[in-house]
Amino acid sequence: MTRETASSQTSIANVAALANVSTATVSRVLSGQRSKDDDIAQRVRQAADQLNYSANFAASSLRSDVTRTIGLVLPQISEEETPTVLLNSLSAAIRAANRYLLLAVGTDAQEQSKDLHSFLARGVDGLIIISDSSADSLIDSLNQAHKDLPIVQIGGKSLTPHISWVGTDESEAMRMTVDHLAEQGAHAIAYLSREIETYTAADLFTTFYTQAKALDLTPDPDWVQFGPCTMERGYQAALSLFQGRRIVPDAVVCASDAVALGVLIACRHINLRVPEDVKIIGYGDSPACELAQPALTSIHPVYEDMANEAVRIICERTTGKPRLPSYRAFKPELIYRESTWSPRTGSSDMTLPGAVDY
Amino acid sequence: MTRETASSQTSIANVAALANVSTATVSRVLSGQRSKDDDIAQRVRQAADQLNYSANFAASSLRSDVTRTIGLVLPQISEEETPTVLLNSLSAAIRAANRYLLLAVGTDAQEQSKDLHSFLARGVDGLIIISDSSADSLIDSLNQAHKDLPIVQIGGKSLTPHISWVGTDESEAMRMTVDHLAEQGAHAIAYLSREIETYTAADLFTTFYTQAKALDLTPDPDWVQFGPCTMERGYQAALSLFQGRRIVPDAVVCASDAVALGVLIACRHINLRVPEDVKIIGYGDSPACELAQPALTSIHPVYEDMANEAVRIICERTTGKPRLPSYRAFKPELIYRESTWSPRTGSSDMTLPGAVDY
DNA sequence: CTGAAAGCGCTAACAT
DNA sequence: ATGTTAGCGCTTTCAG
Repeated sequence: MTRETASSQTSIANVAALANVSTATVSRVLSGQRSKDDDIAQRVRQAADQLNYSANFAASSLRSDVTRTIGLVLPQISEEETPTVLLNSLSAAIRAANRYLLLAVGTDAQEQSKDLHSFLARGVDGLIIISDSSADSLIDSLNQAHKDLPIVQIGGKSLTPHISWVGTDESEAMRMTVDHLAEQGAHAIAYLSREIETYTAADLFTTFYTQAKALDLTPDPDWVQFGPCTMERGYQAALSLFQGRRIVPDAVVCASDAVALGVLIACRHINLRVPEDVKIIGYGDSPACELAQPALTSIHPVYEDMANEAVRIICERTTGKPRLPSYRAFKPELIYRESTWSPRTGSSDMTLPGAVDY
Repeated sequence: MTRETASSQTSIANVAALANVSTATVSRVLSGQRSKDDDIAQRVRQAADQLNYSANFAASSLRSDVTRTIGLVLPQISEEETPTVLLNSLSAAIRAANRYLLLAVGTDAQEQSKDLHSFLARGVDGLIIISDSSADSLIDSLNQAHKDLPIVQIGGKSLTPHISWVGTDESEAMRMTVDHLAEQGAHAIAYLSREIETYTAADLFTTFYTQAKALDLTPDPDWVQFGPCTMERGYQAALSLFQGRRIVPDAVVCASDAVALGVLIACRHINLRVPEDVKIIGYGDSPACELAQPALTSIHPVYEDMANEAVRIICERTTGKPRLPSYRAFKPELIYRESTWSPRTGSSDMTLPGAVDY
């Protein structure tokens, strides 16, 4: 039963023969399980090189039950759902850790749950999930799977305490936001939150409220609104805040860049100057922030750090000991742009990065 | 040597025992290699269900030399390089084909070449590459690898005739663009091309020139410029086209949306109205097109079709016969927006479709 | 430290 | 059509 295998013509036996050692020795040398770098090791490496040998992946996984593969489950690839920076960073981190990245885009909880099982059956070494879906099917799957595998969730609301979580310190983000607006002279801040039931919207609101009061920034109850993170919603919310009102806010904190962009457009339509009349701040630091006119100040989650931490957790050696879930919230950065701060140079100068009107 | 394997507790032998058949039969039933759906098949499926069995992936691949895995090699995840729509579509197509997606983001030709080899060693069943790099290392790798595997390149300039190519019919795109501008009343069209050495810039220029002449649109030699696809370049090019000139174009065709956005900004700075004084058209239909003010008309490559075709080529059964590379250029769509066409409703009406996600 | 040999779980060949 | 059996190529015992 001799077949031409497409994947690897040359096997460990060939290398062993050429180096005049046993296959076991070749395996040990090439996988670094051998102390000395003596004559034998040299011969083996040279033979492997000469034959252009690389180990058959399936055989190796079958035997050792290690795939050096990390599964990534996402709801969708888009700036709002999964910032491309995060994806690039994850890919880089996984490459640096000498692993492979298996990607599945599952648009709903059911698909994601299926992806997860399919990854388990395939034998990934770890799982990264980015999702806000709190469907039972998904959470059950996670609670089941975490026993076999390290699983890390990135961002969003922690789906289950059994798996690790990496994300942004949102309360800190809110504090930075409010402080920044106060520094820029804002006195009356509105807050366009996410849906109350998603994420830690309640916690965030509390932080917002506390911080605003501490700074004497009188948050009017009507100025805090919960809703979806879309441009349309930002647009409508802005109209409701500013039109036909005697007292209006002079700053708007938005739960997402999309909402902030909607507010920005609304302001143009009703002839409010940004930042002079209204300051606007977004969340996520998406590429559109720099394209906006004026460029949009936004909270920049440290995606690179989050990606590295997620991969670190998964690759962590836990020989013997049970895995314990870890939780890590990174302090984000506030990216100052024109929407909260009038630069000395003329606005929309092309030497500034970006600057597209919309 | 009995170990607790993390991936799959239950093996095909368990299922065989429970169903009271041989392992071979179980394998055949579950992989659909068996004609009838008789009593035996029922028993096997039920047993598999009951034991929550799923085949060990490594063992299956090792034996059959099939991994149901497609490798995707990219330069970077960003709207310009690899539209997120394309990525989502690829993922969906691969899911529909019941395959896995292995992703590698290699920022330069050398990394991409390494990724490619690493995928080969891993035994992917096929390879999709998105790249414009014409580095020898990469092309050599492709020329070598295509003998073992189906490889499809998506977009960009065909790297080697040995691998399949799927992309956009750029000449058709150019024809549509010029025709559209003529219809909208443009008489003097400028063309900001890509670098002459990249892609089929020369072919495109020829199409542009021929089509413009056929429609009596006198393309001034100074109005055709080659350069990088950046906003900055679009901005500078626009200034050079419009400032201090007696005769200026009334339409600008851009090789990318980024260039078009740069032109848009320049026009605002020098007080040219879009589309009244100048019509602008981009390429790629990136999310920023809808955010721009005025919204940017752009060529929309049919990413979904391209993704499906790429996956189809890879999954194609070629029993016996050698694989022949296929080339397929899809006719794109022209998305009419305000930058070439004054709508009846007020500009940037929030009820316009798509003013939500970006 | 090295080599011999077992066997990971599955599928394909072969025999019935 | 089903069962029996031989490996796929590797890693890891186990013996020396």
